Amino acid sequence: MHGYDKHAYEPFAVTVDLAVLTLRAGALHVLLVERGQEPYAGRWALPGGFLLPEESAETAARRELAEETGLADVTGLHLEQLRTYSEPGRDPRMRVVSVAFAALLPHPPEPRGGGDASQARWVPYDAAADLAFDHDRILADARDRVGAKLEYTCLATAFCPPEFTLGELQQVYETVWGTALDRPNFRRKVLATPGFVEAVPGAARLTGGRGKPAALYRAGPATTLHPPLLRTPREGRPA
Amino acid sequence: MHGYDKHAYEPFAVTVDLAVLTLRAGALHVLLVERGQEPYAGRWALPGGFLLPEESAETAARRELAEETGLADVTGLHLEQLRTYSEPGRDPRMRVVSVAFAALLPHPPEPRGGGDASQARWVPYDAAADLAFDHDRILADARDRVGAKLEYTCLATAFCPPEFTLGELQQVYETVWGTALDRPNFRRKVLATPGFVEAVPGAARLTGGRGKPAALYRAGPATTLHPPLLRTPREGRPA
DNA sequence: CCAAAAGTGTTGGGCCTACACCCATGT
DNA sequence: ACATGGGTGTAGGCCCAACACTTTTGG
Repeated sequence: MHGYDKHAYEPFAVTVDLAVLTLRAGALHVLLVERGQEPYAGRWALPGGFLLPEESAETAARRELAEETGLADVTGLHLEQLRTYSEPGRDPRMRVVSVAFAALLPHPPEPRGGGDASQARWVPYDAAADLAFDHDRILADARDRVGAKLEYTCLATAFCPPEFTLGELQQVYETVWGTALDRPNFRRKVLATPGFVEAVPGAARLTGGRGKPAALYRAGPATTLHPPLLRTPREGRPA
Repeated sequence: MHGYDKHAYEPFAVTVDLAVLTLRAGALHVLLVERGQEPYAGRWALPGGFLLPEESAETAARRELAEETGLADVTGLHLEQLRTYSEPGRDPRMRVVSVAFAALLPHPPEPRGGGDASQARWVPYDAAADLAFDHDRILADARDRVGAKLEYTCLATAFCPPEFTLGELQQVYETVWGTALDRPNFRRKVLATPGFVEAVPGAARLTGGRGKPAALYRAGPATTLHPPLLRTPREGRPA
């Protein structure tokens, strides 16, 4: 960052890659695109693409998501920088430095292919393997990070629609962590954390078609959880 | 990441910036260099520099640290990627994307200037302001991240020499957090966390010149703390 | 009436804060 | 002897996991 001799540095291509996660039918899903060009043509990959000259990585991430998947202006999209992958050789034909993002969204619209992607699709997390480039690793890092941040931040609400029930919020934890939680205790912990959720007065909704209608909540102003909601699993694994 | 049309992307300069933190005389210090060239000539900045063609960001970070400060092959250097700063305009004369790292080290050797830096120096964290570029922000982000990771990882040992006393480990927490901790309880928490520290049999060392010699410990194999060591401050603020 | 889902109550145990106290060393 | 820092013990309280129980809906 100090010498500006034009020969002192080499230009790199800079890209963004997105691990877009959501919950569908009680299972964690990731948004994948099928590559239309070499290298890795026909293989599945994380959506992403090159930075434009006047874009930050965050801006490029939102643009690429819209272009390649049709998910434009998604309400409630949570974007978070994961880390940057810069190993030489991670792209077989040129030097590419990639800024990876994890993105969470609540209600998943059906994506469509576009841009360089021949098609885009929601894939169950466990079925997403053998991705192009080092995307297997990026995806695994994203899941680890999201799982860890559920413990000590309010991130879980990013998986939920604007108004949600505590049962839905609990399902986020159970699905991402792969553990069952005690409902009464979960409710008390959440409600005891100031600013985590806010009650929507008078509102209620039926969830499973049966049972008592659940009260609705909105995400509160807090961003961190004190104390954290620790991953103390029971044995079972629900849907 | 999908089209390889040579006109579809713009090359960027890619750099690394390092927030190197250590403890000196019970206070958090950061390693700064004085810039020898425009822009920001004469201003203090975080050490850093351009990636070479065959380097990962991690490799470049270690190389730049050695070149600009003389800190080569520092034993126990902990390097951790912070995030990437890519806003257009963060460098006044060209488009630069910078991968920032936080680095922690135990015993701070006296650095020397070198490379593009006219001098390098340890500066108390609170005195490090008005840095070049967006380095104020990077430094603040580094401190936040380190403080948070002390809670739920074994990171604190990265501030300590290979063999350390529990009192020294506690000082790490107290200095970074700016809070006083209860010594008996701190000791029990640390020893109760499997894999956090390992006793060095029979070894002991005097710390303050006076008092009972303290038993020595090594960093253990664990990387995360279960349960976490939460920041529950008492009122005081010690040295 | 039954099943299913939301929500409340309660209890016993464990952890942890706060503090008192003992140990070893230098001056 | 005393100051200084390391290390142990312990009591009270808070937190919380576990589970029983009530409430409200659809079939």
